[in-house]
Amino acid sequence: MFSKACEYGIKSTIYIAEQSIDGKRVSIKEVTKAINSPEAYTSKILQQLKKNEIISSDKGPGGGFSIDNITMEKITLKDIVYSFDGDKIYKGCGLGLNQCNAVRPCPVHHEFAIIRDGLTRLLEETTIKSLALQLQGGLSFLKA
Amino acid sequence: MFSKACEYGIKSTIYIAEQSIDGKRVSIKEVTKAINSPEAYTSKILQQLKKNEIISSDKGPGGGFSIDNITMEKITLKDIVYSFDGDKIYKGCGLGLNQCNAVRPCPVHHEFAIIRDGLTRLLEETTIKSLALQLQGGLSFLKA
DNA sequence: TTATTAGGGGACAATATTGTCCATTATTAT
DNA sequence: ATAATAATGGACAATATTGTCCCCTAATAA
Ligand code: FES
Ligand code: FES
Repeated sequence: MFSKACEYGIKSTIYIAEQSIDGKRVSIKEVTKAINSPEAYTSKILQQLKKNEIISSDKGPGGGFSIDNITMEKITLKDIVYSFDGDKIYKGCGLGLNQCNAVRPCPVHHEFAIIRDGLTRLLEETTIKSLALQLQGGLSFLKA
Repeated sequence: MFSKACEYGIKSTIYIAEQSIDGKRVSIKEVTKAINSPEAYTSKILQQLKKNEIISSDKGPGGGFSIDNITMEKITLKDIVYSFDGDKIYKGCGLGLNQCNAVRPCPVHHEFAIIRDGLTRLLEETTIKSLALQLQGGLSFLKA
């Protein structure tokens, strides 16, 4: 469904948001521990999230990654997925045709488009803050 | 969504079925022309489809690939997807946790599971024959 | 100013996926 | 039998993705 990079990106962002709600900045080590991911690779992921203005970072002692409250309310899963996997999941053809086109549909277009649009809505409507709050409430988990 | 191999597998199968309805066997070259795919690679795909008893093949002049009528009514998209991509799309966690588990859900589990189950139903219920007939009727297309 | 802390970035390595090449085998028709 | 046809199979190559290593830069505190 999503690339590994995107999965790490989503999980990292949710974790950072959860900690930011408590006013805590987190280091890369804390992130990788929380989401069970390779450290150096996750570091690249976080850099990309920063470039896309999804998270913030501060160097030096007391530094780390964070997300301000306004951003975590504004950013949705769609923004993160778009950063890593582009828009093929929203717009791409399920059978890999150059472009999805209702007037020249592939054999699965009609059925597939419904699923895909449902997924798009979900990703658009789910904010990072809502996911972070669920996590904080012990209603969801970031690793097995 | 699906691997390239799986996409080629689906398209090949639908095309072969369409031709089989007309009693025609098709060669690799015809398949790759119809679905616009690399020939040697598609050849591997067809071998795998054969191993999984989704299509039949016959060597020699007059030979080629085919699907008998009973099989094309029985085989669904799910069978093909399973052959190439396994069951992660049906059972896997959207955020890549080791296993999807409702009692220890990842942050997107509840929303994601609905989408995923819808996709599963779609793949289970769609037969190759139905897709082949649509294609034959000019209602869908295998390449741009 | 210096030691320490923590993110940034470049090069590289491992792995998986996608794709190619070429020789072989089986089948059919002549 | 022989030639032609068409799938089969193995080795290999290209590319994309995932992951690692190591040094650099910035910030803070002592
Ligand atoms: S054309 Fe394939 S999904 Fe729309
Ligand atoms: S636990 Fe992630 S989708 Fe079910």
